[in-house]
Amino acid sequence: MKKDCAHKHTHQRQELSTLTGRLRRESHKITGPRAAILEILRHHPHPLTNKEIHAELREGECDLATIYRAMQLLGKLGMVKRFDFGDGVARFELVGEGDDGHHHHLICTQCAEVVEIAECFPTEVEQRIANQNGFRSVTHRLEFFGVCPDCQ
Amino acid sequence: MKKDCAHKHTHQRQELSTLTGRLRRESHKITGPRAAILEILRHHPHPLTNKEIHAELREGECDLATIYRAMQLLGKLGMVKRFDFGDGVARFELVGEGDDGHHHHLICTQCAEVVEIAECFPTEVEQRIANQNGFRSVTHRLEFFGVCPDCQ
DNA sequence: CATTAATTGCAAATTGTTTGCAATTGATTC
DNA sequence: GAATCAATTGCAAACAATTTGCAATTAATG
Repeated sequence: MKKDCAHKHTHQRQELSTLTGRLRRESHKITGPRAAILEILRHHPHPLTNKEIHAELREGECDLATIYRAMQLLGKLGMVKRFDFGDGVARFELVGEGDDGHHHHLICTQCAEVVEIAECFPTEVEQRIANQNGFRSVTHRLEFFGVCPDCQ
Repeated sequence: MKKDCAHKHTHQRQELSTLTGRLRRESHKITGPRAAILEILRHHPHPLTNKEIHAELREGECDLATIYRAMQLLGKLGMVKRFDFGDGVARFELVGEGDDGHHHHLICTQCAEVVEIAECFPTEVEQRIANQNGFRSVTHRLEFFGVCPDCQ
């Protein structure tokens, strides 16, 4: 069911050196596990779970706990963005330089295929919601769910 | 920080008998625990976690596992809707009769205050997203996050 | 009130994620 | 390149949310 690259990615793949450079700049070590993880993320434009990342790595190349720690670090540095498809598992996607990674997905409820979506919630409406309720710094989390062509 | 009833609820509180009736109609028993749970939900217009529901109940009135099972049943019957605030904990809200419970929230990232939001993602745009990708039965999950007046 | 299937409590199992700690390893300095 | 030191890792144990097996209990029904 699950197709391999129906995903249209808007941002181009970052160089590994760009990524490690950013880590190094923040006074973090470029270790084997980290390079391997970044390498996986670079080649997967979809959001990946920690377990999926772990499965992509060679046997014994990196402990699962290390992946959790790496994702936490990369998240803090704004290099990956965490997505939540409502199934209680965190997923991560690499964020382009200067980008904040804000975007949404359309997920097949049958086969879990993921399509990246360009559309976003209208800014004016979000602004109005914020104002009406006196909230500041309002953002949103938005994902679409449906049945993909192959699963209908 | 957390205010008690800033939440504006659109739907009016359902009678307990209405709720139990629905359960009975589906050939399920009206047990002490279930009545107690429905009673809690009836009086709380916000999404509640299983643990919160458990805390509201009197000591020993109902096991936590029973609440998990009840929410699963009520969910299947469409009597409660599950919400996901991205913190890995499921929250549930009673759904009005005939309603599908689809709506969104604005959540304070500091104190977790929850405001129910009337706005929704534009149907035309959602339709277009579905068509463009050949998906059917598309819905969405949408929540807003920001800092509430009290926490600024 | 007896019967029966649904439901419960309790404990144990699962799953995703975090953490303590001793051993290892980058980066830096000489 | 070797010494040094803090950052990082693997591994196991700890956690938290949720699920499940099973024997005991209970609501509905006649």
